[in-house]
Amino acid sequence: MPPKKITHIRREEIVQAALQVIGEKGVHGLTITEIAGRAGMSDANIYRHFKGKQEILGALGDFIGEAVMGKAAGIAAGQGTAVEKLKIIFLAHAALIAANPGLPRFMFSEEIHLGDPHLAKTIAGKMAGYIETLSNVIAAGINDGEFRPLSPRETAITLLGMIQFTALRWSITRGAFNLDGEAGHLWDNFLRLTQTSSSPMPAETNPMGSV
Amino acid sequence: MPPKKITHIRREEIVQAALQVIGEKGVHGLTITEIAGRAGMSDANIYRHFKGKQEILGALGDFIGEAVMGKAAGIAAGQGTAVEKLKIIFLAHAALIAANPGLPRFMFSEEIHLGDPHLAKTIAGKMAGYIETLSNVIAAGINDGEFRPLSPRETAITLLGMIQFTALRWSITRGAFNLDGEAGHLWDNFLRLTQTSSSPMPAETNPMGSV
DNA sequence: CTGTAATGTAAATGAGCATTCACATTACAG
DNA sequence: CTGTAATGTGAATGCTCATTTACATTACAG
Repeated sequence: MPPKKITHIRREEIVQAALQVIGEKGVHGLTITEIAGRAGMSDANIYRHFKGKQEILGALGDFIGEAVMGKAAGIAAGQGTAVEKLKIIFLAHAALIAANPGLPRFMFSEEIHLGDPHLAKTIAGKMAGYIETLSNVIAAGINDGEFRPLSPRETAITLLGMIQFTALRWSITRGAFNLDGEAGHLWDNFLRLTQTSSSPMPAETNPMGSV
Repeated sequence: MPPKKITHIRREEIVQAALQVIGEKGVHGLTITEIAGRAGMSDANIYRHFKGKQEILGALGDFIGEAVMGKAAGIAAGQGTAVEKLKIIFLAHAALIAANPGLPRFMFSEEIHLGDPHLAKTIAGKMAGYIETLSNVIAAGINDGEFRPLSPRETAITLLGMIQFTALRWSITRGAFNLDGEAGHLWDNFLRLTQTSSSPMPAETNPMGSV
């Protein structure tokens, strides 16, 4: 009865539907029925385009990897100072999470890490690449005198930890605070931590009570 | 047939068994059968001591809250400089995670955050208290001139992010690196970031390839 | 001793979910 | 047009898992 679509299109629709479902109900709540409903098709039709749920998760991993890590790598390879690049990467990542809550839910999901070992390894590799990208930018910034002398790798991990922990609190509190704003405060403080010239401490920033 | 035990003992055994199961199989792999097997009893007997799985998760949340946040609060209230306290809290937290992989798995689990709203709120509250505790220590350190002028709250979040992200990478890679050692490197770098007097940069530290 | 409340178990029960099956319908090559 | 490969669907199928039920056994108060 319904019109047909070629599998290339259907795969994209399914992956995007899955990302949305994860954003709302978590990877735990990601069922074939949910995906199918969101994508506007029957459960069985999912299997015309994917071998199974695992393959959907794999495709989603690739998509997210490109959206987050790929984008960061592009920015890192482009023009600008190290501080500028890092800021763009950091804030863009936060904005991407704010627009797609399913993104951190997927990346940090137990089902992913403890499920299919191949997928877990792929994700771990992407994460390692991300750390590497940031480390290189930071190392360049240290060379140029933009940053104080730091360990690039540890500093990169610190930066990613800020994002992840904030995404987590945002997720737990079900969006009780403004993620972009919070990311801005964290970035300002990070700059004060890392930059060569010490600057005066601005007014206290706590726009969200607690948590 | 088997000897009996009073419910007070049984509840502890069940909670500890649950923590172990989560450490090995994640919250996703936490089934009543797994808990019962680990605790050496039948599935049905679990229900003599807990109303259901949710109540076990609640008890586990209380236990973990006491083990991590409670301990940190005790250290914060004790003797020593701000730097000393923070270091002890940070490294003790890492050591606790290394000994109990189920701990971060539980805290960061989707099932917890998206499951029972009451439990989610409890966990969020404990996390907010933890941030508050660290913020106060950092603020005191700033006052005493131990730390540069920073935003205490954002710095506390940065510190917790370091722990969480490291725990995550450790979890994904299934313990591929030494968690305590990694925590040590991160702490050293954090000190360099925050302390008043700038110190020389030690040799590069990357004991684990990548990820 | 004795009875009874607490503790323990094996075997249902019932719900949710991934996957498969048997059978349409569409679109397009020829 | 026509046949056929790709898409599409509702209805099984079979598995896992939380929870309940019906029936022992233990420990202890009296």
